[in-house]
Amino acid sequence: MNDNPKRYHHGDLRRALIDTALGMLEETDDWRFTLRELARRAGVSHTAAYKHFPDKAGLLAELALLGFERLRTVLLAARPRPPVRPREEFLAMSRAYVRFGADNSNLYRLMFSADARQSAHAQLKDRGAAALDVLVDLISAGQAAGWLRARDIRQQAGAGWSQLHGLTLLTIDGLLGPDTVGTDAVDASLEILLEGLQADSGGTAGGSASSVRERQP
Amino acid sequence: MNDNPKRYHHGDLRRALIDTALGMLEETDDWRFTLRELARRAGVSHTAAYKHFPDKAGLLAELALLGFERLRTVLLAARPRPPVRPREEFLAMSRAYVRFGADNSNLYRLMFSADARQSAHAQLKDRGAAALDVLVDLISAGQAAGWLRARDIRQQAGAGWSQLHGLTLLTIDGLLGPDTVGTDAVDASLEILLEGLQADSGGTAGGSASSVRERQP
DNA sequence: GCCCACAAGTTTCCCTTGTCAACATTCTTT
DNA sequence: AAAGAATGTTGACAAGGGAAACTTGTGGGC
Repeated sequence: MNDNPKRYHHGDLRRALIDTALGMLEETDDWRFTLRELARRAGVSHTAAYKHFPDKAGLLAELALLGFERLRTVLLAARPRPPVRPREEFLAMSRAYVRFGADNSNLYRLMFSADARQSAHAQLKDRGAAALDVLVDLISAGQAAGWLRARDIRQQAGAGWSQLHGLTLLTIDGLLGPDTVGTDAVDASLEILLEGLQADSGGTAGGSASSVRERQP
Repeated sequence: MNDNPKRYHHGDLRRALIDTALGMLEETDDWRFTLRELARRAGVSHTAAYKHFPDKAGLLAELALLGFERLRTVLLAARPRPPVRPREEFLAMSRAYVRFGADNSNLYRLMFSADARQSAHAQLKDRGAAALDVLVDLISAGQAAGWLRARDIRQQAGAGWSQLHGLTLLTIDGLLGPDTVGTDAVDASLEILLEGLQADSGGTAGGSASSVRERQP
């Protein structure tokens, strides 16, 4: 259908633009790529994109939506298939979250940026909530199993999300280096988060044998 | 000295630019203000800023540095003067952190942005660490008093910082609405964080009488 | 089959912005 | 007081986002 290199109509420019943009996203800081360069790479004139998106913010919003979708997918995929211990599931999902952010740093930042929101606030909130639901479900199950403290689920989800969000962004920014914040800051933080969420937070220091990370200087 | 409205030399243009920029920062999404507009407001030609900053990123970096300084000041000021219970100090400081971010959202985001870092990476990291030190001190004291679990302080600080950072950004983005994440998401998250940090995390649900927030549907 | 409206691209044009270079005006220093 | 360094100003430029007007396929009704 589109094997012929020179056709007036591209065929599926919208998709092509989004794909190309996703590719360019990680090449430059902060989605600073230009619409013109994008068009250049897609092999179309620099205003062609306007037939598919109202403006640059519109394109960015589209990417952001896609980002939330992917995040949700990644989180769902991170749950071990034969359900194991909830603790492991929680950790697996959390690590997947942070890794997603680290691997798609600009996309992740874009997802929460004003630029994207400007053009699709409501939808972004919805998709964000959809991604968050994966976490909520996990917490919900954890509570039902008596593993997590019986507290308002949304509050626990909020705390978890905040922790993951912060962890992800600090990781992206390279601010969680061993000098600043100790080794394995991510796992350590997750451990601390868990201890705040769990029902049976054991005695004093470094209780459970299955601690994510046990390191005392 | 600068009462005369029309002087060739401004007197302290550098300061004036920074002040004006700080003012403009919150007027528009994501430090999108323009150098030219800034110059305009400062009553100066559109290239005058280049005598004081290498480029726009340089100016932004300066603002970011200032932001970290202010954050540190705010955090220090938030500690109750006659030291009260460490728990209260911790909460006071945390709330001050989030409030700082919410009240200076664009500045806060700028502080962690690639645009700012581009021009002063090392310094930014240092000032960030300086601000973080306030938190570290508090944790350190809390540990010494046996109030906090004896764990690697940097790890605890990392967890705390991540939580605060995430909380702040989600708050800024308006994603912590009651519908998504329950009421008083900030306080609830802080409570959960504390329970993860504390040494004596009481039995099951909602133990301590001094709980920040006790709400079960 | 023919025609026309519409969708999808293209060319041109305009305005704003960041930044550079050359020139002007003060301030400082000796 | 005169040189020289600061600090400002004017003018020019390229690049980017976006609007308008024009062109070329496409697809449905007759």
